[in-house]
Amino acid sequence: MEEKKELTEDKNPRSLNFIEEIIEEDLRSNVYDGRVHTRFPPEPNGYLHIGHAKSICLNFGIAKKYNGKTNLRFDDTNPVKEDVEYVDSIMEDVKWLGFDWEDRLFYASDYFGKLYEYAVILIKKGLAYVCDMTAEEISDTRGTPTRPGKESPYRNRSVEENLDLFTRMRNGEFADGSRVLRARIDMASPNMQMRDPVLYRILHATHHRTGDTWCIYPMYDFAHGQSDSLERITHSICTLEFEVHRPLYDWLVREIGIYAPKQIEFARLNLSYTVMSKRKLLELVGEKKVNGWDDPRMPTICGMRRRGYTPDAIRNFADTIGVAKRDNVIDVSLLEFLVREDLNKKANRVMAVLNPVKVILDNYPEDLVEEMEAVNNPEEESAGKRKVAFSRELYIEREDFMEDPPKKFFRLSPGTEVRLRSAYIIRCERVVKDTVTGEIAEIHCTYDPQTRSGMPESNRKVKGTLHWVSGKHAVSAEIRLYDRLFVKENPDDAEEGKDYKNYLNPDSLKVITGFIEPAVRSARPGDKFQFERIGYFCADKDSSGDKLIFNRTVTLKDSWAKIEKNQGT
RNA sequence: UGUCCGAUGGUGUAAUGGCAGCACUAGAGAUUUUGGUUCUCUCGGUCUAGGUUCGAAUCCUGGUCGGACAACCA
Repeated sequence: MEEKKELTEDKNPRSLNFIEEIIEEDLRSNVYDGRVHTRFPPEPNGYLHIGHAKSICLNFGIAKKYNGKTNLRFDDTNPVKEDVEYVDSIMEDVKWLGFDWEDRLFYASDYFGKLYEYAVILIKKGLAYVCDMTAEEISDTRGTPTRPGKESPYRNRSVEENLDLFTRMRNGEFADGSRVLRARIDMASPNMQMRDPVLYRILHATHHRTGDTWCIYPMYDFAHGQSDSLERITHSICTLEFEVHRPLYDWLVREIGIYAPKQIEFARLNLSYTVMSKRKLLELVGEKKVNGWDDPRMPTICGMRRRGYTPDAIRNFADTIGVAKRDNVIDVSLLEFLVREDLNKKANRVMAVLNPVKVILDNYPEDLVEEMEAVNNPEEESAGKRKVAFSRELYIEREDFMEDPPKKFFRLSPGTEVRLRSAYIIRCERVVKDTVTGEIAEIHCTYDPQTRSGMPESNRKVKGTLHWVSGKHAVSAEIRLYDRLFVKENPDDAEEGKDYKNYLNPDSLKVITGFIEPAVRSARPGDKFQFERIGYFCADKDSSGDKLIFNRTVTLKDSWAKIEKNQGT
């Protein structure tokens, strides 16, 4: 057995993903002097989401693995969409995930001067020209994927005229949209990206960093590769939709005559039961389907942070899903599994009753209060122990009592015994119902004084263990029960006449008031707990000593729920 | 009627011409003062048709299916 296991491990010590394979090959052939230098290049026009987290982990992870470096670069070439608000949130999120760009923070806008010079080089080589057509005319003459485009009537302007026009574009002599600089490549190329792509457009807009210095701005294609080049990036890792841009990327650095990084594309992340496109997330926020970008139901990094997901869990997630080129939809239960796995080791246990019903111990002295000793985390001895007050009147979960229980119900019912966690074994003697509603108002029980936790008699076998809080000691708190935002596994593939918003989960948030043991009174925003037998919870950013607020991060696995469902109750 | 990319259990990902493995999910059991955790087991896969080869998930050819590309967005 043992030998066989070792054999398999030897055979496949650690398998590489396709990007690592490319890098190791480049390292062997020494193309980049043995360097590995990546970059994470977001446009500061929105908040980062879990898909960006995959890219961040990939870029920083690969650099770390091969002793390289990673730059953070803001791809800020479109002033009308971008803002410093996003710059700040992106830096916060990258740091929170646990990555450090050290002193390598860059902006594409830092290179506007250099990029302008590159454009001039291209013009002088006869490889770029100023085009006076309107956006519509350019679009009309581009052709289709199956039909070649038509050459612009301005395509054969002299170098001198192009130089003069481009200078005047820069000097602000022309109105927005009146002219562009285009590459002069091939209007009949089977690759649409090569049909004389626009390199510069006129935009009399104030840039969040360069102010009004420029009124022409480079397009993505003219900025990205050259920025990579200027930063001596070795491997420029991006998502699949840029695959068809690679010939242009390579053409530009080659014709300008500068250092050439290697672009590698991978499949972007899709997660089940959510949407990931910036446009849709923006819509959810704008139409108040959620309460902002950091709503705990959002797949944004700030949303997950507020929900109580940990950086470790998200990094493990990125490692576990791997990286490849085929389209994929990752099951969100994998993410939830990794969050539980991490929190199981880290979160202290606490007892909270979310749907209370009163239990009265008839044989327990009226004014007695005992301090029960409870383990903070059975998975982590160093987490220590705490005292929990116990008294005659308690609350337990309403779901933990049934008058007429089905088979396999191990909880409290008339005449049966259960253990109260870290306290006594109790027996249900009778119930008192509300005379009007018929709902159970009080469960009267007796406790067995010999079964206090730790005493020899406490080892007696009882089927169920319930969590509880002491009526006069518990603190109340607002509890926000979050669930999946969508009811459909892939909200993007909507039926005819519908869109993703038709599949919003109406029960994705329930707000209730719960009773929690007093230990949580000092909880600070972000503090994480396991509410025993219920789930993991995190103090919300708006939580305070005066008003405690807890967000449900994820439920515990619940095998009783499955049994119950199968019994058809 | 183009170019490029892709196709391995329900999901994701390995196997680099030599025993199709791992994780999640689902199911069964053991342990348990959380119906949690932990442990054990089970179900389940190479898109298709040919070819090369002693041997093909892997190489070749055809087909099928899916995705990207026609912003002065990134």
